[in-house]
Amino acid sequence: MGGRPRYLWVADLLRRPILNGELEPGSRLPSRSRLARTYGVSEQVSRHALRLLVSEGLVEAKPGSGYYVRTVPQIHRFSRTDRTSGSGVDPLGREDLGTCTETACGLVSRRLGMRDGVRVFRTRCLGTADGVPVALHTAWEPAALTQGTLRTPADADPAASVLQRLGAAGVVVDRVVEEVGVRPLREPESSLLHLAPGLPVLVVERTHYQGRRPVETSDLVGSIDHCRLLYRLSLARQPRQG
Amino acid sequence: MGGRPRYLWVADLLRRPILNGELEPGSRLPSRSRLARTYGVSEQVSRHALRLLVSEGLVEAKPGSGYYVRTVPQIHRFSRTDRTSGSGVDPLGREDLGTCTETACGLVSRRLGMRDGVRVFRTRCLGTADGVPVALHTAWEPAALTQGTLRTPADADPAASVLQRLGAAGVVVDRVVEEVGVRPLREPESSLLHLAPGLPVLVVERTHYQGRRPVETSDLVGSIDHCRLLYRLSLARQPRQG
DNA sequence: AAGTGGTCTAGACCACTAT
DNA sequence: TAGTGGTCTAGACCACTTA
Repeated sequence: MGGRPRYLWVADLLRRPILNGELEPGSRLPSRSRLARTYGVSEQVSRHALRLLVSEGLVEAKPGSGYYVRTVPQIHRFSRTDRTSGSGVDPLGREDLGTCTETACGLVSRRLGMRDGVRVFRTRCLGTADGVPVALHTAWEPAALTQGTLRTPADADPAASVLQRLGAAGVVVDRVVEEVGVRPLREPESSLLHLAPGLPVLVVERTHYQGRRPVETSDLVGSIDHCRLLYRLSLARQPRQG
Repeated sequence: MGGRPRYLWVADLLRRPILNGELEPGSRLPSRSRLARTYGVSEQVSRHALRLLVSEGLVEAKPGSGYYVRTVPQIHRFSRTDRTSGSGVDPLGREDLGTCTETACGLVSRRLGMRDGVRVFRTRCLGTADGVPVALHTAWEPAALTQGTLRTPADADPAASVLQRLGAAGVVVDRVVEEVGVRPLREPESSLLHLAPGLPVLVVERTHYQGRRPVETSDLVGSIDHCRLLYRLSLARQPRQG
């Protein structure tokens, strides 16, 4: 077995017609045992090949039923511009998960430029498409900013954007910094999103600033199959940097 | 075996000390057979658990040697602002892979707002960190824009930004649109990046505009372990949208 | 009732690493 | 040379879907 692993060979044979469109999305692939018979390999090999295609996002396993060519999911674009900053899960249906107060720890307090132990509001909401959760937005802001007003995340109109709400509280947000990356899904996110822990997810760490002062920060965790980020930027004239 | 799969149990037992930092990065985990003996499971179960940790990015397998707690990789932030637009692999070392001409097809011609068959320059370069490739940048622009001048991607100073080069050719870029997503790595990218095909990668589809006309478009494909995108946006006053 | 995917056992050989 | 990870075989049971 010094050559190319056989499970890769089987996977190739299946991948080609999928990518070429010869196998329609939704159609069923040969079963584990059928593949083993037709290609003269063990069931473990065909299983390995099918799992690989699943991990590549081309195939979906339905226990008790079979392996199916994956239906191309609806893709949702989260729009970002230099004029607006949305409420977190903008192009999707929203399911509010409520606001609580907690004491800022480690990363959150650092992102808010505060020391540990300061009280913050934590607001969570789920972005849904056809009732299925595809993104989770968790936002933190110092409680001191709006406490006692009707502009706290808990009191204000949940449909309003952060910018509107904070603006009404006298906090003018003029800068946004977003850091985009990918990491494995963790608990408790995985429970809320109904996705397997360990699955890679798109993460946007966003911080809103008033001048140099951070006033709100949030994490957007989104399924890589459903979520895209769309940044539309107007460039200042005479750019100098390379 | 109706309960929780055993390989998940074994994986949990290993994951905890890794995330807690009790197992230093670089330290070796018990081998497949050793795990099987100590936890009273078959070797396939311990193997499954270890593969899971590898897929989660926590553990690295060195064939013939063992499984090791992964060293936290150096993270590179690709800086994006509303004032500049970099040359593709900015914070990294660059290895130019040359420019060729081809006829625009399907997606590329659509992104450039042209019909199929138009001639374009395709320029590729590799972003490297410590000599290891971590990002691949592929850019397309209509050949007609700069052909015959010294401002083609092949002739101009490769260290210059797209904005500088096109600006010198009389094409003033004033807008950028970037779409960020994650997808499995494909050939020939996987060969160039020395990463396994199927591995999820961060993808930025960037298009530069002069007014409404697209003048250059590119794909940045980056390892999710090494690459982050950093968007710093100044907000216009009086935002209206939610 | 038959078929399916998920999981599991108990073996095995190869190429490679460490000693 | 012993140990290791990658791959492979030939079985097996369970919960589930399909018919």
